[in-house]
Amino acid sequence: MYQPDDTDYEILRLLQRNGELTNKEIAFSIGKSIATIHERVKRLKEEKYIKRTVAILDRKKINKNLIAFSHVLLSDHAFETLNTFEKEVSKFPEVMECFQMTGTFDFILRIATSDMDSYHEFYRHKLAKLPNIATVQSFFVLSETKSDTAYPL
Amino acid sequence: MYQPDDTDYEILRLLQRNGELTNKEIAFSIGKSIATIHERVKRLKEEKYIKRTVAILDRKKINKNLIAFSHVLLSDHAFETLNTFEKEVSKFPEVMECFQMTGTFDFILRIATSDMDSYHEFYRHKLAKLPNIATVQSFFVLSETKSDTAYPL
DNA sequence: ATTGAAATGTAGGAAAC
DNA sequence: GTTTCCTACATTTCAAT
Repeated sequence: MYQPDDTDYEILRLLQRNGELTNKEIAFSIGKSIATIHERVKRLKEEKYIKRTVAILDRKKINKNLIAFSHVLLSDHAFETLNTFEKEVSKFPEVMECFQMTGTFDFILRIATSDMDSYHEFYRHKLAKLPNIATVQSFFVLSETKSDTAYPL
Repeated sequence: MYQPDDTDYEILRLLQRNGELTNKEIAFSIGKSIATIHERVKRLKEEKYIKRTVAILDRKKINKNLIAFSHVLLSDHAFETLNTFEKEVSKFPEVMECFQMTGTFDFILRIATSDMDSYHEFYRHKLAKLPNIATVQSFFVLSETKSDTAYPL
């Protein structure tokens, strides 16, 4: 299996912060040739160290003013119950993230809507209608102190 | 204030999913000229609708196998207490996100580490040493059902 | 605001060292 | 890993609509 070295990690560090850097800029920044960077980046993408490159939008400007974290507990933990929940909840565009968790509930969802009315609409007519939901406890974001997609490397 | 139209939203929708699309590809996909797309994208960046473009890494490949969501309650809510917490917690590279929340605790943190030992290390020697922490309750990700950076548009 | 066309720069591949 | 060369695209600017 492919093991990235220090140079690769330097590149990942940079591209995690700014995916628009050119090979030339990266080469200059870490003191290697353009051809080397070209080769490294190509491999990092082929090997899926870089899953994809995406634009990060300002959610307030696109009217996603309300972010909720919801803790979901299911009524049972049969394989089919978990599977169905995961499959169905993933279809909702409002649900940006869904993680199965350790602890006193089963899933954390990150839900993006424009305001409390839209959240309520989503909750009543989509989330709460899924089968085998025992409880949903929701917490709302008051302010973002830090919001980063980059992992510490 | 600048108000994006349907064409702009089409572009945002596409770039949220794939930030590497060329103007040519976008132009073809939504039936406009390359120069138009160029103009729109430039403005969407200038006006900060697009905050930045980033590479999304495969966290398991870069050894960030443990993601925790931690609920933090502070011992008081004086302006300075909140401020100091936000400032200090943001400095930790393990903390990818920090949100102030409504409800029975004050903050949600998303923490990325390699394993439970490193998490413990972070918790004991960094997080728990911050002043005015009353309680920290942590939940760990078992599996990712959906993990998206794109807002519904 | 949108377009086609021209100039400049970058990507991507291949060669030799 | 670097350097050079090359072709193919992509970006960027601009005059015209």
